[in-house]
Amino acid sequence: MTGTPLNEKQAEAVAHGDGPALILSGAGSGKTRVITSRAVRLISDGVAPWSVFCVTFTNKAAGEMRHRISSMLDIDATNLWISTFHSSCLRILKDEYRNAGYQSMPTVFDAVDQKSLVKGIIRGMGRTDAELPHRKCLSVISRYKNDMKGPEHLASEDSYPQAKETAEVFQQYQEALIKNNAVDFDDLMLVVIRLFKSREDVLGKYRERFRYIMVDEFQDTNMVQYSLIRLLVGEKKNIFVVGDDDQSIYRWRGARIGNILGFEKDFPNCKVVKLEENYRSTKNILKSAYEVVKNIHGRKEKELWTKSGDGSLVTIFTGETEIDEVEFVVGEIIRRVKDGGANYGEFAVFYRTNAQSRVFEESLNRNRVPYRMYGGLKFYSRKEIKDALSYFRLGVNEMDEVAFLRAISSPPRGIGPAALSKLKGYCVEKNVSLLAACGAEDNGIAGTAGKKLLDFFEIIKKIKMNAPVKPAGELIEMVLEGSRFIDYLLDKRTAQDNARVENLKELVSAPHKEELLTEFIERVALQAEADLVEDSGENVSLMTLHVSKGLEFNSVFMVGMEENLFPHFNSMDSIEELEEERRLCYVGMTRARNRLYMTNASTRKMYGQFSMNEPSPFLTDIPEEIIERKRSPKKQFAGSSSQSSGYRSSYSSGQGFKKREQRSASGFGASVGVFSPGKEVKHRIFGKGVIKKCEGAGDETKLTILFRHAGMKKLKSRFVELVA
DNA sequence: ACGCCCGCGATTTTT
DNA sequence: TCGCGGGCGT
Repeated sequence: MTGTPLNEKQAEAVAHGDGPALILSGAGSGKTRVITSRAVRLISDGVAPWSVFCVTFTNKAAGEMRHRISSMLDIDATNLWISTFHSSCLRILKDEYRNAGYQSMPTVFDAVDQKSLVKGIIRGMGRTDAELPHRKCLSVISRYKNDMKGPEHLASEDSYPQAKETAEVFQQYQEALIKNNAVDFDDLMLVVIRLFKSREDVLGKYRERFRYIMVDEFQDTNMVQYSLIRLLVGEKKNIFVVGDDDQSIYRWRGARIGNILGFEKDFPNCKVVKLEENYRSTKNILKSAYEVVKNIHGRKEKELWTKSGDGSLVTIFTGETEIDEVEFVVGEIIRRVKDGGANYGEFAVFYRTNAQSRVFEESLNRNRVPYRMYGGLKFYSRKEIKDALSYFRLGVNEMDEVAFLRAISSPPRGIGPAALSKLKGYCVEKNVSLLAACGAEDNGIAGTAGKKLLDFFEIIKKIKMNAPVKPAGELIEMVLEGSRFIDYLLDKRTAQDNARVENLKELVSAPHKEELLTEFIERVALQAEADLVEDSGENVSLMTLHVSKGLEFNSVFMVGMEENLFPHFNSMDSIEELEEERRLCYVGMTRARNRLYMTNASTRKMYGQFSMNEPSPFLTDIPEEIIERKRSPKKQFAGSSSQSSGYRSSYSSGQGFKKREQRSASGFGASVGVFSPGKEVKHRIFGKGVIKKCEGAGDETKLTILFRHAGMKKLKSRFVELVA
């Protein structure tokens, strides 16, 4: 594709000069090419390479862009500012931490570190995790940060019963971060924004530097990211954003689709270019995908077209159970490899939830089909890696108490709560770090424990001294060998521990040549991407729909196309969430080049219970004439309704199934009695079930009910009756 | 400090 | 159903 000339629209986008531009780029329309070509064009026209700033969301996207630009231009691409929002901010912070109020460069805390911090705070408040779940706290905190709100906003939120307490956690959490000389991912950007807002001179410097700003995947930006960009853009308004509102699937983690929908209002004279020519899929695939999203409220109208042919029909397979579904998918893959000369690497299976992957893994294993699952536990989140890294983190930032507590107890060295609380007391009294307390002779800890603390102190001191001179790889090797870290695992000799030793060996080789420890630690903090193994090679790819964004495969299977599963039952409360599910469906469909299969099962076991699910309403939107229907060979459909064949109905985008649910339940008045988890209820259609969760109050109480036959549903309480 | 057992809960994930 | 986390016992 690099060789072919740009199409007219692409060329128009690439040619855009100064001023704001909004490039609405549909799936597979060549947006990366547009961004990279424009960067190259600007630089060829005499713009200094370092004044072009390209922001992306993932390291992978940034790497790809850098690679393409450097191969098109004969310059050293390391000079270019092409990076993720987070690493750009980290880079700025490295230069400006003093101006931002830090005495030394802070450490970046990941989700695991955040968790330890918050758990400690909750414990310190005398609450248990059941009363004040740390997960909930962290998600609320992150949401508030993404909206640029602090604890004081949260405290006054009266619709949320635990607002006060959570605000207290939030407050203490921020204080703890400062005390640890750390920032979390959200802070990384907030700190830079705060700096820019408070120091006009600093902001001016960066505004002067970044004359042209390009933002990739603009539909995924949150409020913080958009604010940051707007600050940097300043009066020049040389902002070029590329995105597709139809592929906005991260609302739940703070992305504001309004940023792209309202862009033209924010930048009135903005140039708008729509890239609608698709280079990936067949006509039938594009047509069916379009039908799924075309009625979404407020979307920017665009319809992908292609010069390629109609291609195959979209296959919709209905199995009786999830076993039928798996057998169909795996059978079809094997058949096409055997008879059709296809390669396993051409196939991908997308599911809505990770739990669905298991049956596919099992079947692929049984059938000796090579596969690769994307999005597992990240390398740098593994316990042994976090443990080992905590030594080095401590060597680089001795205020990092989270790292200290980890390092001091792995391998176990007999330092228990008693010694720790003594140490803490000493720290408070003398106003020194925990690490320094370990090395102090008067810390009040005698005997073996005192000796162990001193040994530990020496290890970290060694790291600290060598960090500025010795390459990270050598240093890591030296420390791992010098400590009993690996021996400890080797002694245990379980398979898991052996795997851990292997992981640690991998850690030794992880740093780049000559990379220093601080650089390595920072890189790793922002490198959530578990394995950089790109090529699906000879493997069938398994992943969630979210992970599939940005990828493409010759043949795509979207499995579990059922009401309650996709759209997921947790997303059925609001039009916004439902529409996001719809876009997610669109994202999945548009990954396919030639063949698209969508499958569902009438019955499936979920959470150990059987549940019956209607086909996903998204399937209803696909025109019958481009569908090829298949079903499991055995008996006929055992569904409850007459919709088993030709279940197209008149409703299109939006909330059709919810209507059905409400319709079917009408006739029940408001139920009396108290709803609470564990109680048995009856529904006119779904039958008997047990309440799993209650949210809200009164008539509007939302109940999550596990029905004996119909599976998990979310309903308003007025539609069900308590069973005596 | 480790291991076992019980109870609960259960999308989606990058940085 | 199953996996995780917390609490408790050794």
